[in-house]
Amino acid sequence: MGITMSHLKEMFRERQYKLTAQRQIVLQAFLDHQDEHLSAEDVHNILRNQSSEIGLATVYRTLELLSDLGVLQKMNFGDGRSRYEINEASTTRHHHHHLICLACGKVKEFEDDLLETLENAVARKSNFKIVDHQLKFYGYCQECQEK
Amino acid sequence: MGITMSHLKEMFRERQYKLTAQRQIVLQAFLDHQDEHLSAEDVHNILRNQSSEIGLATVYRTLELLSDLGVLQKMNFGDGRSRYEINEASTTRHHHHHLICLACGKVKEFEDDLLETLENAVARKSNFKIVDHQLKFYGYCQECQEK
DNA sequence: GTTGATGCAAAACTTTTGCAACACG
DNA sequence: CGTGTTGCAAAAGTTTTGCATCAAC
Repeated sequence: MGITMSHLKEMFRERQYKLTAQRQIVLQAFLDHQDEHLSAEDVHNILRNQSSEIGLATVYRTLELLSDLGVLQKMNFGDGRSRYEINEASTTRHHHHHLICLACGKVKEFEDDLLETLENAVARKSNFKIVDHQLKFYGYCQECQEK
Repeated sequence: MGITMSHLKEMFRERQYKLTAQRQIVLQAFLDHQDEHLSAEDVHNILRNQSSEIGLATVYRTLELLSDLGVLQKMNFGDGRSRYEINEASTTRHHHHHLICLACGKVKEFEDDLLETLENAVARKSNFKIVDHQLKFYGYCQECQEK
């Protein structure tokens, strides 16, 4: 069970942010493109293509807002721009991680819940209060291995 | 046992790269600043401050070269620039990971060798040939917790 | 009505690139 | 000496910002 538009409305009311059309369609773009790691420009293009006009600066501002709220998670796959995806950690404890192909750059998802115990161990030893983690594997995807 | 300047010279000879003064002082900067996550500009400043003149473009080109060789590892902590550190994985199997404070942005290192088994499991299930991994924990450092 | 949000264009940054001069092997 | 490397300045790309206009509450 991920986040929904109603969740967003509630969060915004609580914090007295204005619920604008732009903010809703940005979240909707992520709901329509689950597990796709969209960049700011991706979101801008998606919205323009469905005739939902929005300024690129507003996209950036909204992505930052949604990240601060924990709705989105900002990530970096080394392609020179930030990418975002819905932060499942905000509603469930269901984590997934990323396999990044060093040859073609493709990013594949990987399900995992095995890091809980490690996280607890790290928290105890380091005196950090840990709230999230992010794990990336680098390697070569099957297709690139065959070449 | 990490990489040394002799290692670098040998690697360069093998691959017929030229061993320029600039390439040596860039590596030296990392040897002099272990576990510091330097950005291109950091390296540029460090070298300028010790009167080792070098162009910023050359720093970028050298960082890319050393990353391709596996000597450095490129990373991103969300501050809008790439950061690099000596890639211990190239000489030993001794990994370390990062604890990033969401309040003050400070990055702390964390020792770990526990991910080997997970890496193997992931490799088997995903058909990826995994060569490296990177793990980040997000949370609040002790100082920021006390505020 | 107020106040925060948007859109545009300009600005700020980081990173890349073209090209003449240079220096390693 | 030849070819790869450097330095500079310009270009490219992403992200941020100032400000007038607009719209949510």
